[in-house]
Amino acid sequence: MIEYYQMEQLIAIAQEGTLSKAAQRLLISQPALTRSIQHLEEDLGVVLFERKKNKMTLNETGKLAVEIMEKLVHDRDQMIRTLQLFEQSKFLISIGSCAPAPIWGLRHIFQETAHEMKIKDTLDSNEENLIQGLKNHEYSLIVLNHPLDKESYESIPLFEENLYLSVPPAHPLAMFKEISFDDLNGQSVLLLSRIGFWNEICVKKIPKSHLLIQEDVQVFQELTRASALPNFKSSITLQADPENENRINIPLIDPEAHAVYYGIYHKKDAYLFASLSEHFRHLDWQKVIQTT
Amino acid sequence: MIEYYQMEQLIAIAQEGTLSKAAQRLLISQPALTRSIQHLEEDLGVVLFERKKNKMTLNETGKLAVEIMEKLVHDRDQMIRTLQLFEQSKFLISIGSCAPAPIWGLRHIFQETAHEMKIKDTLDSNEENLIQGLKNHEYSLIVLNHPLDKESYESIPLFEENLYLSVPPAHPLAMFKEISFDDLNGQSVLLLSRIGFWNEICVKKIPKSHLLIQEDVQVFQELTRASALPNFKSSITLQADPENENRINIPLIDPEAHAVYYGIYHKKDAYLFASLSEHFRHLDWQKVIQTT
DNA sequence: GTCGATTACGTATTACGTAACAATT
DNA sequence: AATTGTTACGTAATACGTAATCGAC
Repeated sequence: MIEYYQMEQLIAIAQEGTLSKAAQRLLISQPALTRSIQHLEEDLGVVLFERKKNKMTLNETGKLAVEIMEKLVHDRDQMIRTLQLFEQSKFLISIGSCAPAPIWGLRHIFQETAHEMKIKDTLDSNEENLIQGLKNHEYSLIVLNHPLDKESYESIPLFEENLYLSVPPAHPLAMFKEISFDDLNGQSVLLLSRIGFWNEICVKKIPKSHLLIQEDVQVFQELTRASALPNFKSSITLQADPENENRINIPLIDPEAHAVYYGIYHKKDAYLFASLSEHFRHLDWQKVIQTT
Repeated sequence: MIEYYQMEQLIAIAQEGTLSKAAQRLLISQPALTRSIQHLEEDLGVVLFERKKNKMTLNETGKLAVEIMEKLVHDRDQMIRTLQLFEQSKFLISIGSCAPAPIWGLRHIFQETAHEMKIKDTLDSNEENLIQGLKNHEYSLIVLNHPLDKESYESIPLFEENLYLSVPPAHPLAMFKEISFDDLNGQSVLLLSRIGFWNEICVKKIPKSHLLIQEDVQVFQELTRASALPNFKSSITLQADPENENRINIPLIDPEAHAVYYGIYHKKDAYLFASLSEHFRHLDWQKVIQTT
């Protein structure tokens, strides 16, 4: 029967162009490869090469075979990773999130309720990556800003986050009770990096603005005090801040400035995560953010 | 590295429940299986079983592994079939069609233009089957009643077919110039079997009618002459019939009674099929149907 | 006692290596 | 002369078989 090593050999030949070079890469001899491929053709019941005296080239069937086999080999490697990650998930809670706030909250909760588990987190604004990562057990839990309606997963709401614009009292927008992205489109805005999907919201909603992206939180906070530039805050980070007389926080009314986070996990992991919703209800964000 | 035979062994254990029974089925000894599975666990770097002194049971990782491996093994078998069918397609034109008329036409055309090729045809009203069959090269050409918009396939229109109701002159509906399915819903109608998707159209559009399905064409034709029952004809079959004074053919106006057939094939097979459109334009259906 | 699993050790299959050869560049 | 692929035959890795042991029902 056909085995993976034969497929890998065929793929190597396709990539290297000749038997000899493929044999070198595979660390076997040319004659060994010759016979191995002959067996493969016998087992498949199909001719894969056009053989001239001194030259072998893949025929149409061979090209198709290589194409399919590359996928099969990839699938096997994917399986191995998946199984290893799945076993890891017994000791490690791996969180993938579209935004930073859920990570802060989840770390805080797990450190209290599952302190025997290690915790790892990844911020990724690409939703497809997160979903794929959940599927192959790279993540045991992902957080998106919407539920995921799939048979094998469960989605539970965690908490919500609303965006505010923070400006000095003298700023022209400071008099408004609420504003929209349009009102500040074009103005320079201070922005923290590593804020997940919020970044893409900003790029999309205030495309004319110059986003002064800051890597360092300390620098960012310094700049918000020292400059008259507007910056974004959220309902979460506001809870941690002491009342700041020098800044006025104005809620953004656009629906994009409002996020409800959902924890999404494999149904069989419900015993680990189903109570998260409840935990978030009693969460003291000030305490959470002080420890980040 | 992990090979298919190891996966097949694990799957056998999962199905049989014990090592011993699995070993019997695999025609190897228990000790051989024991070590093989141990190697598999080593290679994967993962524990698949919970081992009690006298009992082995799959743990969660093991169950997941079996699930994935079943798919991988299936994919390999699928590949083998696909390659064999692909090689066959060099000698055999395999047609899958949603209706019989395109098969008649295609056979006729290929017998003239590609008489060195064998021809095989399958009537299947399940569109997904046809598309799947095209994908895995079970069919070199499929015929649907709509084009298929996919990157790797090409769709070309072949011809159209319209449905008529055939009734004796004394029939209450005989006076109409055109009718709709609704007009005859509830009446008994003679119907040939093996008419592909037309059958499903009838079931859907005249659900209250009693469909008197006939397997045999001779019997069907006899009944259309001997009885006063209405029956369906199509623009294609009408071209083959001699003028029949005893039946009046009324076109159906519903869009469902109108079909445009599309030939769909892998782009790389264009050299075989791209001229079909042109061939159908000059096709003498009377001749075609006489030879069926 | 039977059945299921593991370990130890010998056997056999088969993938691989070496050598020799033919053909193309 | 150098490179590519095939055939013939010997070698070695490894999957498998046999025998023996342990525990559970």
